[in-house]
Amino acid sequence: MERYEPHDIEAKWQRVWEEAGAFHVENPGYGARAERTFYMLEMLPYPSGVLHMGHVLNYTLGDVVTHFRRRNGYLVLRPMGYDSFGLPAENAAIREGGHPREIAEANIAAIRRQMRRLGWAIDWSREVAAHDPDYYRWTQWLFLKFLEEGLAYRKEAPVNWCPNDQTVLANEQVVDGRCNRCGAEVEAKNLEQWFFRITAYADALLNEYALVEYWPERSIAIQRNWIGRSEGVDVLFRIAELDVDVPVFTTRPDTLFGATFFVLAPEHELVERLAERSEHGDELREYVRRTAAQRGAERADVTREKTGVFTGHAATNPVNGEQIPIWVSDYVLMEYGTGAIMAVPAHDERDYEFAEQFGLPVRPVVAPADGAPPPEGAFVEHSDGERLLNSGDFSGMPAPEGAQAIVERLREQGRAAPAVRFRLRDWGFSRQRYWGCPIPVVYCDECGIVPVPEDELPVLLPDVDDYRPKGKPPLASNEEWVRVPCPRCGREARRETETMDTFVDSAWYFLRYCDPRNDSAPFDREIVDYWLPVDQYVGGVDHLTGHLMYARFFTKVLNDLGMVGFREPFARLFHQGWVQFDGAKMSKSRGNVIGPDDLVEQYGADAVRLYILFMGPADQDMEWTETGIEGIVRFLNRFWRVVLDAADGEPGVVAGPLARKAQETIAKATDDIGRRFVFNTPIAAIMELTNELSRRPDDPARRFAAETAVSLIQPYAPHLAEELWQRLGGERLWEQPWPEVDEALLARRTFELVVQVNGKLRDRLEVPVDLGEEELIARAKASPRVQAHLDGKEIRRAIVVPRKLVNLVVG
RNA sequence: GCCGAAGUGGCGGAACUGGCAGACGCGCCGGACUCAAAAUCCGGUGCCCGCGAGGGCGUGUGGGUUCGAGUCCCACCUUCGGCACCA
Repeated sequence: MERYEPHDIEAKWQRVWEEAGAFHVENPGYGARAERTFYMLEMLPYPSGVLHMGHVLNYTLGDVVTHFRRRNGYLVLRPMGYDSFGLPAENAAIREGGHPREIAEANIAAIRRQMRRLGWAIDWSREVAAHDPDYYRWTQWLFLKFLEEGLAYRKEAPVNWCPNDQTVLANEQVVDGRCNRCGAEVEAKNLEQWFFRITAYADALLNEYALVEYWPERSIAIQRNWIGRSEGVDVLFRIAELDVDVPVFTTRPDTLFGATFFVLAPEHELVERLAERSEHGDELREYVRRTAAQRGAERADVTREKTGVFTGHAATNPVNGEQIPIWVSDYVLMEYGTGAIMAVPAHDERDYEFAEQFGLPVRPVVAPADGAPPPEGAFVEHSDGERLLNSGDFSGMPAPEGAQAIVERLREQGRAAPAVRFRLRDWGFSRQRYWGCPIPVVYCDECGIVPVPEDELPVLLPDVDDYRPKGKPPLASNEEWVRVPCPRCGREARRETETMDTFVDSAWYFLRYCDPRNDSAPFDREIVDYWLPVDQYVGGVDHLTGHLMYARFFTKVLNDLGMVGFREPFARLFHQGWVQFDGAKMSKSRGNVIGPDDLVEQYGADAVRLYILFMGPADQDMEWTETGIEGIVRFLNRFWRVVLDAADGEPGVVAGPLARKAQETIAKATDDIGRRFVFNTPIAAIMELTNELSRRPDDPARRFAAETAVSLIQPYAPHLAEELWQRLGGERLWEQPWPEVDEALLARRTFELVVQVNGKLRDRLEVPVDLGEEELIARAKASPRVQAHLDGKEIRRAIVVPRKLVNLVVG
């Protein structure tokens, strides 16, 4: 018998698939025929280097689903692309010389080669890359739509500034006050920035989960928490000194009578005005300066002692006319609510801590239920039976009713209004970097911000001499490019020199895949409506608050613009676990990256594919070890021999124990992949079938069992499966129907009855399936092994679980 | 601090709706083949007692529900992940 030679086989079949266009799909109107479509999407790779085992897990998993769905009669769209703008290529260019484009494209070429070598069933005709002008032309086009709709705007805002990368970071790129790419401490800086008004869609992002088919609960919970919707009221406090009413947001109007001081964020516009009229003016200004400098890391540290300065002024509490002191402290955030709070130390831990620090009064206004004494510190629990106290007319009322009544009275006076606040902030997407999509606007002294006309897109990214930002964007150094006539008035104007966050590129790539060569629009609505929503999206859980939110936001906007016919882009979501090495997530910066190349070289692609999925459940983190891959190689060799040995069996014989085992395997694999979305256990099931087949070399159904095993292993080891299928006389296994369970063959005449005495296993009996309860009990009692445990004792009860077990309860 | 996930042999893991704990694989032990080794094949492998038949114990800990709990409930311990002054 010929030996199993993975390299020869894999090269052969990859050529065959390529020539047959096996995984190419056409859009409707161009030859599409299936009624059932399935859009299988995995998050596109960031080409900062070559693929590692984490990618291999991600894409192999998607590949199994692709083959499985194809063979179950779906027309499967399974495209691939590259998130090729962004810092790694730019930083590499700075570090090692060369152009970021050359670096990105070299990486793409390497990744493409790896992907082809692993035999993934990708429709290569739909490949896109974010840095390709044919792609970013439409990124720019979409930006202009958002600008037109007032969903893209500029504002000055404090930003996270990474002094090392010389760039602005999004909140999710700051981890513990440090840059998530280079680890440098993040500083505060005020800059004019571009923002997408994602907060206008906060409620839609929150409410429309109902439209998704299946997202893990935990993923929805993380996004909910990120959006952070809270309902409350805005209450006006008067500052007589300045003759202004200052709104504060509170979710606890029942505690208004407990407000003993008032706090402004250091960035609040009133602080300077108060300072002007205060004997503490210098102290206040000094405090504002200091806190501004220590935004980011230090300010985010919750455990540090609270700081603040008294302004010397007072605000009037509208519920009781009380004058309460106004303080300035950085524990109040300008970015949330109104940047001012009423402080109720008796019922808020942060306010309590501040009051302790500065010796401010604490006045309880909510009594715990059943007269229990108030706890140490702030009383923040919510439980039934709480009543108001020290609250004027409202004292004695149950807290919820009290809150309502207080709000009602303030509303009548025009001093309160219901309000909803979100933790979610607008998405700052401009970057002072070179290697990104240029923002297609021009600044004109006369006309202001002028969009570049659509027919002049794309605004091509020009070459520059130096990619280092040095405080201003690299593009600003190319004066020839920057100077441009204003599209509106023709006078000399200047181009925008900032580029877009790469999350913009990836907020719509899944739409472009559907219609990747369209040169008159980003995509055709009919075509995207045909394929989307994505039936199965697979990617890391780390993208929940970034990419996934942005992609959902884009989709909703495009829906409102009539460009797509759906509100949610991803119907089903799955997060693969991390493949770790040395106890940490693989990443280039950690230097713990294990790639597939050596393994593929040594053992072949099929072995690597099978191994990464056999290591454990795909949604759990796994520690990379190679100790088991030999076992998989052993299995594949054995599989090869056992199947070819069985080739001489009679085709079409589908009865007997081996045939039933094959049926059970079909049922298991189909359910696991199709319904449960688990990928390790089908491999175990196929191993069992293979073991059974080798143990029964003379079984009449051996040929059927072999064919079934080959067919079932095809999504995992498509090259091996195709070769064996051919040797068994078949062709084009990749388009053969997935095996179906024959229920009649699965049916059994007998089953193994488990007999327990007092819940403990005592015997197993092979009995006919059609016995009644009485008969089952009788058989159980008759067993000698059972008798030994009955010991003449009275049987008080007998539990019968049909087709499973009998449990005899003795006294 | 808050939210979430998870704890099963020497190891990765299986056991889906409460019903045979440890499938499958790694590793290890023994045997066959071989001058020998590799490869391959066969058998064994949770722990304890027993020559054996067999018995007892066993899914992080302690309780509970149930004829029956890895699975359900309560309390706790540990590990990992996310958020973190959001009023």
